[in-house]
Amino acid sequence: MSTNAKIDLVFSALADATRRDILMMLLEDDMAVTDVAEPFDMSLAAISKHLMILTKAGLISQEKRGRVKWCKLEPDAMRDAAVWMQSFGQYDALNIDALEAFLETQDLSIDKPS
Amino acid sequence: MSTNAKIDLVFSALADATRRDILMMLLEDDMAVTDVAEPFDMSLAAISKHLMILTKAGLISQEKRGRVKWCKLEPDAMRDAAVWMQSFGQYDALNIDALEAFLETQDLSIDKPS
DNA sequence: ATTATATTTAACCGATTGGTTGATTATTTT
DNA sequence: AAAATAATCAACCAATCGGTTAAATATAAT
Repeated sequence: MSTNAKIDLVFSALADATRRDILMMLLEDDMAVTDVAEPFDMSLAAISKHLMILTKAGLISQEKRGRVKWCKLEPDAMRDAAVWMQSFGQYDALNIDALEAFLETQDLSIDKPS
Repeated sequence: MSTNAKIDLVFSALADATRRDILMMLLEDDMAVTDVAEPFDMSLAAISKHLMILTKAGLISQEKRGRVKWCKLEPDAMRDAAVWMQSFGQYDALNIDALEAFLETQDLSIDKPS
C-alpha cells in the first residue's frame, strides 16, 4: 500500500471522536473488546467496527487469547501522518529537524504501564 | 463548535490525498480556484467541493476579489489536531507540556512568501 | 450589448460511514 | 452436556462522500 493510502487510513481513523477516545483509553493499558465498549453508549458491534477501522489503519493491533481479543495501541502508525502535519505553516522543514532534535531530548522510553 | 468537533473536521479534511495535495500547493503561495484545479484530473466543481471542505475545517480561507476567489493556507487550524497526535506513545502527558513549551520557542511568524 | 471567464449550485450516482438488531461462532464455566 | 460469555457477521438504514454533468450567477473584457 502506498504511503499516501496509509496516511488516508490513519487520518480517517482519527476523524472520529469515539475512535480517538478508544486510543486514549489504550494509552493506559491493553484492553479486551468488551471493556473498550463499556463506557460508550453504543452497541458492542459498533465498537467492534471501530476497532476494525483502527486495526486497518495500523493504530492498534488485536490478539485473540482464548475467547478474549486484546487490543493494543500501536503508536508508531501515527508517525507518518504526524510528520506530514509538521510540514506545514510555522513548522517548516527546518523546524522538523528542530522538532526531531527536541524529541530526542525527551524521555523516549516507554513509560506506560505494561 | 466543540474542540472535538473541530478536530473531526480537520482530520477528515486531511484524510484525502487530493486535499493534502491542495494544501501543499498553497504552502508556496495563495491561489485562485481555477489554478488550484489545473493539475488535477477532476472537474472544477469537484475541486470547489474539496476547497469548501478545507474551508469548513479552517485549513484554508477564501477571499473573493472580482470574479476570482483566492485560497490561502491557514496552518494554525492544524495545531489542535497536531497537538492531539503528539499526545501518543512515547509522547506522554508530561511531554505534551514540554512540547508546547518547545513550540513557543520556535519561530511562529509566517515565513512563507507573501 | 455581447461574450468570455471564474466559480458555485443542483441534481444525480455508486460507494462508504456509523449506527442498529438478530443470528452465529468460539470459548469458558458450571 | 448445558449455559454463559466474548466477539463477529449479516442485513439493513439513513447520511455523507467523492465524483459527474448541466445550469446558474457574477464579474470582466471586447
